[in-house]
Amino acid sequence: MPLQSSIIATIRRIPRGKVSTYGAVARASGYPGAARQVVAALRKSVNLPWQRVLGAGGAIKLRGESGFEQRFRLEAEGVTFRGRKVDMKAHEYKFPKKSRALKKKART
DNA sequence: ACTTTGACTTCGG
DNA sequence: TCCGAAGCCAAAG
Repeated sequence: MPLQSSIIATIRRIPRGKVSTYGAVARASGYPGAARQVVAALRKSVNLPWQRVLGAGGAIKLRGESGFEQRFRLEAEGVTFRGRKVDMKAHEYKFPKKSRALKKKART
């Protein structure tokens, strides 16, 4: 699965009222350290719950109007903030780690 | 093939 | 808590 597609699929799994971070999404997609590619995917794709993806520690990394909009949208979903950051303790979404149940034998 | 570009992250001071 | 430097990775130009 192409990196960008995996990332997008991962982001779509974040439930309403929950949030995650760039780094976490990258890891959950199988590409630790690819936080910046998460950004690239978010920018190119449309119709994603982009407001649920934050920076490390729950910080909004968007500047200007976009930042306000993101915060507004999150609050509308019931997400609470601690100062400038999202209250991760209460809203961070943990992706299921390794669901290995369906391992099918790949043939070359 | 090389350089630039990001809504990043982590570590020190 | 804030700031800068260094590390990180893939897509675009």
